[in-house]
Amino acid sequence: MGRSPCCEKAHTNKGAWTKEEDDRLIAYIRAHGEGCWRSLPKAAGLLRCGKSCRLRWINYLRPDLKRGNFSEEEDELIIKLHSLLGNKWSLIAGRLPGRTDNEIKNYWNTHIRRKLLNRGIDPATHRPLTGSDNHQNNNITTAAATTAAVNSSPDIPTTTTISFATTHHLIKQEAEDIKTINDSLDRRKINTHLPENQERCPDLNLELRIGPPHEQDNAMSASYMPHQQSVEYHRQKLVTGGAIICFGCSMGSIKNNNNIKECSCTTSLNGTSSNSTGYGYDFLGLKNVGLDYRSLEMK
DNA sequence: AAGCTCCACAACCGCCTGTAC
DNA sequence: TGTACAGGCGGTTGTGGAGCT
Repeated sequence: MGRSPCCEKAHTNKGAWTKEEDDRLIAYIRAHGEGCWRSLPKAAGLLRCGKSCRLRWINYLRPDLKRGNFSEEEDELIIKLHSLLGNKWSLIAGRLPGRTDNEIKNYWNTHIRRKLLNRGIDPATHRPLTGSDNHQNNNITTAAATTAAVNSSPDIPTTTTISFATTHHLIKQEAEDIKTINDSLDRRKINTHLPENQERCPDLNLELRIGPPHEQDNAMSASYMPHQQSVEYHRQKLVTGGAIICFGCSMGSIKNNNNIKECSCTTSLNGTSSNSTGYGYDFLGLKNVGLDYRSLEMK
């Protein structure tokens, strides 16, 4: 038994919205606010799918939308954010007030992709297109390569090399690792991806430790983990150029847990750090090298 | 002027996730 | 614990307009 459709397709309009439909949708949302998209079309007298209404409102009718061309600053910001986040258009849009994920996605595919290609940069990896030779590094973008490529462009001012490019892949790796944990029946087998990451990204010394919930820690660590490692168990240190970032703390999930030992990492949630020498500091206001996901969830 | 191609972007589709029951 | 649902996301498609021949 499949899922029921989100709407009665037989009785819904499709395609471009008319002025009357727009007016109805705007009037309804002004009166009742957003939400409950499934029931909205009927309540508003629209022969549209709820999803369609939501898309129309978010991408086109919302009053706080910034219409018009993207500025050069927005271009560069999108490029940098894309190098960080990949195709996470909603997260990127969260950093560009008045822009929607759909708008940015379209703009990327039509303009920025070409712009990067003209610069000799692969828009997918943010690596220079020249030299498909370096196979070992194909999966991980090096910060130096990316920024050097960007900086080499005549229309881009020279800036200090920062490490945002690596973080993108780091985040992906983290996500994959977390998924791996969730999927794994035997979580004890999860420990580190260090050798692999070192190989894939020689300028990044990545150390990941991911483990089971702490309650299982005592019993399990005695059997298979050295004590020191169990103390560190609740966090993953991402070591980038000497700066130690606690992934757990950056996710805001562990500091207040009484069951675990106080985290001693050098990164704190308020964006300050005792170690200000790490790469990537103050990029886009993300003081932590470790990306605080919550700060990006602005929508 | 007509036909064709390319481009930009609005809109759709299918899948995923979180939540309520 | 499983199921259904609503909302959200990213990829893809459809379409109208601009430019070219």
